[in-house]
Order: sequence, then structure tokens, then C-alpha cells
Amino acid sequence: MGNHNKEQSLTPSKNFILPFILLLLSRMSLHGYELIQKLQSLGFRTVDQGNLYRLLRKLEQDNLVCSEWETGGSGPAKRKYSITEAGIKYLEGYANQLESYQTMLDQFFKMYSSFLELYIPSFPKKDSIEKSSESKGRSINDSKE
Amino acid sequence: MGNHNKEQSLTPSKNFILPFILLLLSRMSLHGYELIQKLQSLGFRTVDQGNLYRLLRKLEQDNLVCSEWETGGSGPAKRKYSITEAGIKYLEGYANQLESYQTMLDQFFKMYSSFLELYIPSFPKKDSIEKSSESKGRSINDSKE
DNA sequence: GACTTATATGTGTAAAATACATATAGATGA
DNA sequence: TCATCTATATGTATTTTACACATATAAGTC
Repeated sequence: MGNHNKEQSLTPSKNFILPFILLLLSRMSLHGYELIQKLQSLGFRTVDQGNLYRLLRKLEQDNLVCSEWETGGSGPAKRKYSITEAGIKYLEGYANQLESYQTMLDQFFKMYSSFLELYIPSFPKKDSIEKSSESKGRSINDSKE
Repeated sequence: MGNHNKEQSLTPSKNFILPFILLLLSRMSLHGYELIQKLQSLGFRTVDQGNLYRLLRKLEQDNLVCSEWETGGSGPAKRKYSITEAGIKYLEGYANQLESYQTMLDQFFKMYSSFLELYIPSFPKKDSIEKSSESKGRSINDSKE
């Protein structure tokens, strides 16, 4: 079950980065290259170039995204990715799952904050922890895909 | 990158269930058996008995929890698990990571809600989605560990 | 013609998730 | 006493993920 002495890296990479990819593509068509940049600016620190392109191809095979070559710009041809109808459906399903996650996390922090009160009686009241969402723009994720 | 046609199972099992285990044990001592029940009531639908006991042993090896035999009750002796100091520290680290998760999720839903407005112009305004946390007690997680 | 940009694929390793089977042993009760 | 229940524990096999890094191709740019 893994070594609990080394740093925890809490990153269900594929599961976590995929919905963001679909979400981005649902709002704009992007080249793989742009997508990487967007993901990075969203907080995915390291995105492995090779694996991302591979994923995109897989998504296209599965008909969740589609692409067309875009020539004419500067540099070599770029593949412009868009989301498909199926991709949108899939994204919706993902959103439901993520919502469930959020619920679990809320549950966790609700318990955790009262846990803090147990161990650190002087701990500032609930709200500072319980809804720490919306918080500091920390960039966290170490997803490499 | 997995088959995108089958149902998504979005469950970083270990990473997700472990903080809950530590959290529960930080608030009360529990037998493995009770722990399973608690986890289930928290939304972890299926928790594999064998793997959970194995995990507990590992956590004890790593000194995040400790246990003592409890005889005298009904049935066979039970091992009563408690959290250790190190376990509490570890839980705190986990909480930080989960907080980051929450931030990412918030980010996702913020974007996602405006995505819905794009595709479904009549979609009810932001708040119903964006902070869907605290919501319905859905039981979601399929964690088997 | 070297260099940059963009896309793409190959390959390997380690860890994790998952799923079942099996074992042991005390307690309970017919 | 024998079957059953409860509780803990371990074995093991398969597949998927995560991660990392190397390499390839090809069109543009300077």
C-alpha cells in the first residue's frame, strides 16, 4: 500500500486532468501545444508532452474529441482539437463524479475542522478551514500527463 | 490511457480513503470491522475487507496508527486501532493536499458552470452549480480498499 | 542547413487498484 | 460437539496508472 514515510503525492492524474482537458476544449478549440500551456496555468505543474499528445489521440479514437489540421499559420501544421457531442456527454458524467468528490471533501473538512478543535483548542473557528475553497491560488498538481 | 467508453470510475482509492481512515481514528479508536462500517456510511460503497486489514497493518508498521487487543467483549478478540502522533502529523499533511484538491475542484466548477450557460442558455444561474458542495448525501465512491 | 515548433510514438518501470481465495481462531448456540 | 458467526489476517494474480525519458518526423524559420 505504498510507503507512508515518503511524501504523499495525492494526484489521480488521469482522472483529474482529463475533465479539465475536456472542459477547456468545450470552450475553445486548441492545439495540443496550447492545451499544455492552459493546463499549466490552471495549476498542473508538469504536463508531459508525449503523454499528453498520446492521450489526445486516444480521446480522438474514442470520439470524445476531434481534430483538423490547421495549416497556414506560422510554423508547422497544428492539429486543432475540439470536443464532440460524445465528449460533452462524457464531461457531464465527469462533472457529476467530481461533484461527488467535492461532497466527500466537504464532509472531510467538516470533520477535520472539529478535529482541529479537539487537538488545538485555540484553533480559529470553523469557517477558515471548512470552506477554504476559493482560496489562495496555489499551484498544486504534479500531474505529469 | 484507459478505455473511455466504459463508465468512469473516478476514485483515487488509497489517496482518498486513507485520510478518512486517519481522520476517523483521530476521533475514536475503532476495530477494523467498525472502521469498514464507518467508511461505508461515509460513502465508500465497497471496502474490501482483506485489503483494509492489510492497509491497517501497513499503517501500524509505519507507525501512523497503533493497536491493542481487546478481549472480553463478545466474539473473538478485536484489535483496537488508534492514531499516533505521527499519524496526526501525516493527516495534517493530507489535509493540505485535499485542500488543494478542493481548490482545483472549485476552479473546475467555476468554469464548468459558465460552460453550461454556453450550451444551455436557460441554465439556472451559477450558484446552484458552482457551490454544489454540502449537497445531497449521495454515496459515490467505489473504493475497494 | 542548423534550429525551432509541433506532433507523435516507443518503451520501461514501479506502484496502485482490484478482486478473490484462503487461513486461523475464539465465541456462540443448537 | 459440531456448525456457524465474527474478526482478523495473508496470499496472489491481473490490470491499470503514473511517470519518465528517448526518439522520430516534418514543416517552417533564420
